[in-house]
Amino acid sequence: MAMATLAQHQHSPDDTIHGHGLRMTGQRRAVYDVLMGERNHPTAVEVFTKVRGQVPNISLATVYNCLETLTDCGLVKIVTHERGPSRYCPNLEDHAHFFCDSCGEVSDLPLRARKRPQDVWEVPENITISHHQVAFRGECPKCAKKKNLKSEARNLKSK
Amino acid sequence: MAMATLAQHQHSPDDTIHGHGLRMTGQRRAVYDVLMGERNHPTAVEVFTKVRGQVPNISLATVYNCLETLTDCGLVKIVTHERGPSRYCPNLEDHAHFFCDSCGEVSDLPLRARKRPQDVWEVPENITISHHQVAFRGECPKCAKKKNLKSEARNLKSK
DNA sequence: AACTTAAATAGGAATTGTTCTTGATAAGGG
DNA sequence: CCCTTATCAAGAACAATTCCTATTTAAGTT
Ligand SMILES: [Mn+2]
Ligand SMILES: [Mn+2]
Ligand SMILES: [Zn+2]
Ligand SMILES: [Zn+2]
Repeated sequence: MAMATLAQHQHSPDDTIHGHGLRMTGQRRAVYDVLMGERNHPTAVEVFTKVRGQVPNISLATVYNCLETLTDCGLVKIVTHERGPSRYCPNLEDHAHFFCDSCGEVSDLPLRARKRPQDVWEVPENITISHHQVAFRGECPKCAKKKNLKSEARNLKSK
Repeated sequence: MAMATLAQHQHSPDDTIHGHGLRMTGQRRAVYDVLMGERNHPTAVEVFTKVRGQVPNISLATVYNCLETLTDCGLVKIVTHERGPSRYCPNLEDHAHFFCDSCGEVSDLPLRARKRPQDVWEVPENITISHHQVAFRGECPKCAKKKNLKSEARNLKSK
């Protein structure tokens, strides 16, 4: 597993991959394009299904390999949540994730300017933080609206 | 999966379990005691190994069942980190976790008074948050010290 | 105390998501 | 074009967890 470097300052994903002594193959490009296209935080299997449209006989293991390579090169981030399958995110900014419990949607929550997680949790100053991972769970606006409509309908009927 | 209720205000774990229409069996008590004893965030297998001292022929599936029951009753929390095995925590206060990359130690980081995660990440006000999960990774003080001693020794030798 | 009924357990099989292995294929530099 | 090495497809293996089922246990009820 190679160290992830500052990919966002390179000019192209190709350069970034080359910078790691690796090649930008058709499979890697296709996987990367799927992630850049759909910014839904797809799982490996979802990427696999989508990418088959471009590279019809790519294997699932190759999709996993490509995702690992892209992650190691710092072009995408892996997102884990509870015991669900890993998801992949091409947003390289520092951000947290929101997971809707009712529809499963995953979305990005940007870090506020000049704020650090350490402002909220007591981190002893003799420990060194290299990463943080933050997940919120709840109900997205779409699902909340849907639920409201349902309860309105129920009220009408009961009258 | 039953809804977790406010276990910390009950008087005993037995009451809490009874409150959910369940029984405090020998296996459940033993699992709970292991968690309360070692506050290291053990995995299911680690709990299994420890609890066998008390209940010699408990099965791993039962340990999983007990852990799930205790979690559902709100007596313990499940802690996931990347793709590692789930760990279990009897600290019911709102807290984050720190994972040492070099020794694997897991420790609790309390929420600061009057702070909320929403202060650090932009959460659209039309989304409802029910839970948050926060993990920090880095190097613990013990490991940092160990590393320093090593590099000192190296310097001495190279002179 | 015996009877009844439902909950809980042990043990093993099954499932899920991911990683590993291996032989074949494809790139890129000389 | 050839050589070397990276990459790939396919399927086996793996780790963690969940599911299944026959048996045991506990709580209530006579
Ligand atoms: Mn994201
Ligand atoms: Mn904890
Ligand atoms: Zn939703
Ligand atoms: Zn450490």
